[in-house]
Amino acid sequence: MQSYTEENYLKTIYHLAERTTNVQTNAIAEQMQTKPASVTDMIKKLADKGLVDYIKYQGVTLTEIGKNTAIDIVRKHRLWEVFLVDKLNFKWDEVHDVAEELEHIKSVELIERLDEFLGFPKADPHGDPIPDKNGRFAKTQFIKLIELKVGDSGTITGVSQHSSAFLKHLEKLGLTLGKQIQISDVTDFDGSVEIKLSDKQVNISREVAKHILISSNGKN
Amino acid sequence: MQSYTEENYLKTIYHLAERTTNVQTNAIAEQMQTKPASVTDMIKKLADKGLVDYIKYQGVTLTEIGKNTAIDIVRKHRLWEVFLVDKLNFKWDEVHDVAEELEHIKSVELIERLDEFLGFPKADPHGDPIPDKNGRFAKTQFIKLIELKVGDSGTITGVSQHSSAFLKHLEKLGLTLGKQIQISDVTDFDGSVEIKLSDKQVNISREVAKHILISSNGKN
DNA sequence: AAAAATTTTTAGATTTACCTAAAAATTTAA
DNA sequence: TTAAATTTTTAGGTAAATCTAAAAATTTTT
Ligand SMILES: [Mn+2]
Ligand SMILES: [Mn+2]
Ligand SMILES: [Mn+2]
Ligand SMILES: [Mn+2]
Repeated sequence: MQSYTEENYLKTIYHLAERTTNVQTNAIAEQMQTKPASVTDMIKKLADKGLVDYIKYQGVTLTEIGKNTAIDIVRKHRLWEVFLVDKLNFKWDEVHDVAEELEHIKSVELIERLDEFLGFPKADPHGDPIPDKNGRFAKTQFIKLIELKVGDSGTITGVSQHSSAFLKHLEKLGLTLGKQIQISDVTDFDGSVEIKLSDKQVNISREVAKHILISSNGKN
Repeated sequence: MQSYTEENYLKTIYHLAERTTNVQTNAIAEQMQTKPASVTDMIKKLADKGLVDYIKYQGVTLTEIGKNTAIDIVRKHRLWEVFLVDKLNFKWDEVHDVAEELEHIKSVELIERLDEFLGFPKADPHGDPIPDKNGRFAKTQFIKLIELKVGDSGTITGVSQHSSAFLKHLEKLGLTLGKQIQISDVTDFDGSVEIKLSDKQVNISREVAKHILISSNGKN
């Protein structure tokens, strides 16, 4: 059984490992809003418990058990987000913080029944995949909107930034999950992207375009 | 903002104060499964925070703020229990432990929306009243089944014991909330009570009869 | 291949919620 | 109204998760 804190470390390491092979102390500290010294302390503890492999100065990797534990927390986080949006009518930019708390409730039965109640959803309100009870989920193949060329089209299926500010901005522009889009222009001056939606045309900055994930319909 | 532990102390003090005027250190310790010395430590802390009034050796009482905080936790506990039973199909004997965790999730918005989602229930699965968002609830006037006389009738509206063993036992006997009952006999030998239900007759021990709460239809 | 910069670890404290053992206060019984 | 029993508090410590400051290792630059 892991503490609330240990669970958060495991989850953070898991997410960082999705981007970099070897997860560094400083990166964990930044993500956890704590100090590198504290991270070193915790890493040692997790290593003692067999949840991470650790060699001094070499960063950490999750063990099989550590990884499964992390995936289970991610599963809970995302299922609760679906609950909040689908059943309690929260907006997609309002759910993350509450889910951060709910993900630590320890009851296998609770999560299985919640999963069933929600109709075994495959993705959370941000398009992130929800692992099943065995920890399995399809590795989704997204393309960043910024990488599309003029004329390319596709469907918005995810976001790689979960801040409320960013999500509210997308909402206002009408760029929500499931929307069909086509790149109509890329501005030379600032790299901003002109996007054609079914009913209107919107312009987004490069920064925004980087964090919108598209499942492509292929090049035009 | 209170810690998880502080919240549990406040709730325990609140529940003990429902039965006794002045809440004693040892009683809190027993309820919290901890030691009296630890209770003294925590009481001092709660007193410093203005959540309890405390005079050495004289027991504790909740302040207005302390009481409101406690009631809010009770509200959350009971709403989550309703959710678990009504929406996730848990049995009434399976919900308490999970609710003990869920009651500490801190989000006013979450609880208001949950309350609405559940249809603003007035009582939890054990018949206990659910405070509204202002902390108000009707003080229910129950009679213990053991206090009824032969011929008296009424409706089962609560239980004063929440252990899984007890609740499962009632379930098996068909003595669930809302059931109409009438006392048909009280055995001289062991004080056990013979109860007439709409479709059958059951016998329960004095011990069981003590913990069933009846809203009486008046004497026969 | 040094020197400089960066990253990571160690050492030593702090805070929170506990604990045990012993002392002090209060309550109950003789 | 003493003595005995019970309750409560104090004193002194432990374990978990943090922190700051300083030392050590690694990486990057010259
Ligand atoms: Mn989230
Ligand atoms: Mn999400
Ligand atoms: Mn309960
Ligand atoms: Mn209940």
